Amino acid sequence: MKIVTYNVNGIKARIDRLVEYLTEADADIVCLQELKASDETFPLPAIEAAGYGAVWHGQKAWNGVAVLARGKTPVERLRGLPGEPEDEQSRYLECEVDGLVVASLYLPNGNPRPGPKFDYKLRWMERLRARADALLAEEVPAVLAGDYNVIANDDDTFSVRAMQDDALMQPESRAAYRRLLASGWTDSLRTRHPTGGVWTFWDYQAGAWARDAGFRIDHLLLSPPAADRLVDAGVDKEFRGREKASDHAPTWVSLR
DNA sequence: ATGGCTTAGTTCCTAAGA
Repeated sequence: MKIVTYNVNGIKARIDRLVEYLTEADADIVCLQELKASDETFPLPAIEAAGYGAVWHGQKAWNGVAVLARGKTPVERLRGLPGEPEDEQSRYLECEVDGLVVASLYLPNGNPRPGPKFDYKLRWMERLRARADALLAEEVPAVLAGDYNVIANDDDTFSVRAMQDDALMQPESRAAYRRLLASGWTDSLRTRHPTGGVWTFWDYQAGAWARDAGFRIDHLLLSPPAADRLVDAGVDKEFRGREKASDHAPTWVSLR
């Protein structure tokens, strides 16, 4: 089965591209981020017409995550990360599909740094770690899929120098990501491409796509029972080059 | 990135993204 994470950067602006992807990509489960749409304006009819059911957690203008499944509606498990009740940003949605736990997450960007946005990012990562620990304790096959906004290694970016002051690759951001891996989660794309140089994001600005100046921030982390079933992982890079593309490319893992 | 796109919304500017 093919599981995808795709930051669409506005689902209303991207709906034609998303339907095209659903039609062509042969995906079983698709986790979406940055819907930039309220619950009421989520384009369910177009997604259903493409053969997918959906659960979504929207928000006006910003954020927003969804889980899509081919031929069925995912069963919701958790909406929002526990630990900060006053947090109203829609960034986490956990579902079950055919015995597999799948979470779509949109980790805070954290810029500018230092500042409250970076502090929020680190707190959010700590909350994610607590939830990830709870999933490990369940000993279920689980996939934490999303836009992590973390460049985990120097070879995960076209230029360390260009990004070194960015919140995406600060030592604190990397350490929090590394703690997830150390607790037992497998970075599926990294496992299949251990020497880096694989990008999932290319900025709209400064000709980044044309000169292949990207970085890897969209990750699919696997619990041990899911990692046992890992077959392959990759990026559907071609979709980044299409008209009206998101600045992220769909990133996937296939499991037995 | 000396910020040169793109999206959304209290829309003809501002905020946010990464």
